[in-house]
Amino acid sequence: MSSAASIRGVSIQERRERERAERGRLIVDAARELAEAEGWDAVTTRRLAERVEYSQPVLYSHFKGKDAIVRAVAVQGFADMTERLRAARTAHRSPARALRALAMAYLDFAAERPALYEAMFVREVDLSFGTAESPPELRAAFGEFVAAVGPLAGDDDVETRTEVFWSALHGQATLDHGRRLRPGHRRARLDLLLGRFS
Amino acid sequence: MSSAASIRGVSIQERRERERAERGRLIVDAARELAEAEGWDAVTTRRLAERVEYSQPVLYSHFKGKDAIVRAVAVQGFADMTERLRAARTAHRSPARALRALAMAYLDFAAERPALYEAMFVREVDLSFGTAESPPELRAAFGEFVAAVGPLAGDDDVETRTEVFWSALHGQATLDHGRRLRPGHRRARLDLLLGRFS
DNA sequence: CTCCTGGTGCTAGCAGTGCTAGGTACGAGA
DNA sequence: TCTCGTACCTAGCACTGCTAGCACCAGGAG
Repeated sequence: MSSAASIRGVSIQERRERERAERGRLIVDAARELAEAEGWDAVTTRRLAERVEYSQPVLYSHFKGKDAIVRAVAVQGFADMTERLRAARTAHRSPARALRALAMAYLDFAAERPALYEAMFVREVDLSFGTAESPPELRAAFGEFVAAVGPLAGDDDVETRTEVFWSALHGQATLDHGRRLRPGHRRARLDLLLGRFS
Repeated sequence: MSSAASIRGVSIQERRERERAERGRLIVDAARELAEAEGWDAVTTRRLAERVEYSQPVLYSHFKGKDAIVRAVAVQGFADMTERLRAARTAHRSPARALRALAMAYLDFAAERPALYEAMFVREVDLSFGTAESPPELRAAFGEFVAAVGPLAGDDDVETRTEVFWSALHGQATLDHGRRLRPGHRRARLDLLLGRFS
């Protein structure tokens, strides 16, 4: 193999790699958009393939299966959510206000993007959390919670308190979305919870 | 139609009605047992039919579709859970102890029967809650929560406080089951929550 | 006792699901 | 220009929830 050919070969390889990665992102984006538009039931491999303008089996050269695609959407969602949580939290100096802002951002995220939230927290994707091998996106999101809860933890163990606070928000988000709570009282519920944790 | 024939006709009708109802219960029980043994993914109409020893279309003469079966399982679960909550709550005179007992019973129920809990609270069954036309089983379960939270509500609106407390427990139950929380800290989380709501 | 009839439950099938095997056709390298 | 590897598509499998249409048998009429 000549040097020039070798170089060109590598660059071609790289270009292909780039295009592949690009197509992978396209698939994940299409899955997320389809889920947000019509719910996860509408996300079938066939519709997904049609959307990215490739045949169905191409999906399986990028992801091991449909679950892996949902998982990728979820991880992307964590990165997205972490940004919003951080922005909300760091916009206030008072710990109580910061906590409130973070909580509101969290509930808003869940309410505005229910399908994404479902992929992240409700669906049975094996994204274990507490362990060390959790994807960094998950730990970063949890870190935002720790940073907001910590300053107000008092004598409580910070991590436990964070888990409890986060669980309380998660419960409100999911039960509200499932119409299990009285509509129109979201603000009151959040206020009451913050009153107990500030 | 002679009087005797009429009477016998009615009784035959009644016997058939009884047998039908019995078979309906059999289907719901089979669905619940199968889900608890192998998860809801394993509950297919074919396996269900095989289990009750009838052909598949028979299910559709009892329930409008698979969702209706899951819904029936959920309603049965609410009745079951309500009993356990009531037993736990009424076993203690002190409001704080009663609330603790109810909360523990709730979390235990969710942990011991995750499939049933999933049908009741996680799956997208359109069992609206807050409205008037909610099945009485749902309102009874919520009533147990109100009865336990009420005496400790202080200045808070009882219903709002109940929703917040229940949501917090629900969040812990689901996130714990989904491995999103550190294992082995269930008791600590419950204690911390109760400390904030007693 | 015999015939008819209505309803119950069956077999077979449809459209759609996730996923895979096989072949084709095109572009890179000699 | 020819060959070869690989990237992709068509076709198909086993399964899902659900439905149409037929067979059979219990119950009532004569």
